[in-house]
Amino acid sequence: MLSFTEENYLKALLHITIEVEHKNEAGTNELASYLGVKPATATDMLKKLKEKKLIVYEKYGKISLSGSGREKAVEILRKHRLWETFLHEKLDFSWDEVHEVAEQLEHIQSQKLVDKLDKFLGFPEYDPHGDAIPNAKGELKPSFRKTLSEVKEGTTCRMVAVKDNTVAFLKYVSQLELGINTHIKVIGRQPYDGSMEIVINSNTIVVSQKFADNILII
Amino acid sequence: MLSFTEENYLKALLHITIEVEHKNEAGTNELASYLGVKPATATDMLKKLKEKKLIVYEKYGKISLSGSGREKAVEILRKHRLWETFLHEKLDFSWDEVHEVAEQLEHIQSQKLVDKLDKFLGFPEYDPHGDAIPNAKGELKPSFRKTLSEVKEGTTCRMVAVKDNTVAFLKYVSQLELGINTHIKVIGRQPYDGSMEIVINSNTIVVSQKFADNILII
DNA sequence: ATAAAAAGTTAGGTATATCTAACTTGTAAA
DNA sequence: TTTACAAGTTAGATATACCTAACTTTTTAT
Repeated sequence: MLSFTEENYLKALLHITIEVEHKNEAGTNELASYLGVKPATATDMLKKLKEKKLIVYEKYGKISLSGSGREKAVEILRKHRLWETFLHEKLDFSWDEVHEVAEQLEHIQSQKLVDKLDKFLGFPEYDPHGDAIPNAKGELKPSFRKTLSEVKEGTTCRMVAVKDNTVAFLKYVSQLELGINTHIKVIGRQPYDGSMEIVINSNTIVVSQKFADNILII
Repeated sequence: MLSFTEENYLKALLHITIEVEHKNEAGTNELASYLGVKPATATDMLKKLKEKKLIVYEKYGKISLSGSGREKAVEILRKHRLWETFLHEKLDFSWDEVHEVAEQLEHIQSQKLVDKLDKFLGFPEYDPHGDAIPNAKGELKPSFRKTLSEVKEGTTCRMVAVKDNTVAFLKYVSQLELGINTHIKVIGRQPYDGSMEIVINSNTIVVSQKFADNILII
């Protein structure tokens, strides 16, 4: 049985090594800063996770998840996304509120609970952020997605997910009345800083490149 | 913010001092044995809870909840019973399975979650064990209930709750196909050991006094 | 009334997860 | 290619929650 904290380290490693970029390895400082702890703290935990064969790691080297470590991490991701779906669809939580509660719920230990929750929700494939939910076998649909930044001028696309889960970002998105399946038309792009003029719900607005980088579309 | 463990101590105190018997105080050994820890461990925690003004307690004396301690404990009890109701009614958990998962879920910190869950369940007044659920104001319906042991011979009553939440007891209850609202007719009582002959679903069976003491009826 | 038993506390130790400060290793730039 | 900085580790400390063993206080029974 993994502790709450061990689970968070595995989830962070999955996020850094696979979700963010497909580089498949992470550094100690990078991991520590992602989790909001000091590098010394992360080093201690890395020794423990290596001992339990959940990660592949040598002193002063890069970190990657082992087979079993990845399995555990995917299971936690599955629980996180199922709970987010529950909170949004059944309890009417808004899009930007689900994340922090799901951070707690994902650590509840009960295989039966996960399976029954999945069934109750109708075996959803995507969570309220549009991210794929790993199925009971731990299979995670690779989502070959483009960001809003990559869309050609004059084209209309449809938002399917966000890459950033910070409260600040999600609030901004809500404020713009932007949600899953919202249609976005790209009017123009400023070559100087990559900012974009777009149309959402008949309103023309300008967003920064940083913002557009975090909106996933189809 | 209270820790997981502090919450469990408060909940245990509420259970011992109010739920089990209305004696309103508990001893260190009694509390420790209820929680499955050593008395020395309980003493440490009692000092901490006293420091936080959650309990009324003097060295070598009896323990009781303070006003704010009781409030916190009732809030945890409310969460526990709402989650049990959710697990039983929405996820089809059987009666004897809900308790241990609810033990984990009751510690999730989110006022919004509790309120929305309550609403989603239709503001239930009783949990799957028939125990009253405290409302949002922390009001707990006093349930003036009798146990099966107190029922006169020849009388038919209706089961509304159980007093014992152990897995062994709940499994036995399930096995007998006894549930909330099951009608029970008392045929006879053995003066020697208090064992009772009863009729459930047209089957005549004999149960011990210990068993009958833990079946609450109306 | 006192001695034995029960109840409760203290002291000192362990494991987890965190920190700071000092040290070591790796890498990139002059 | 050497040196300086970034990255990473170690050592020692703290807080929580638990333990055992020894001690103290309270209660009970003779």
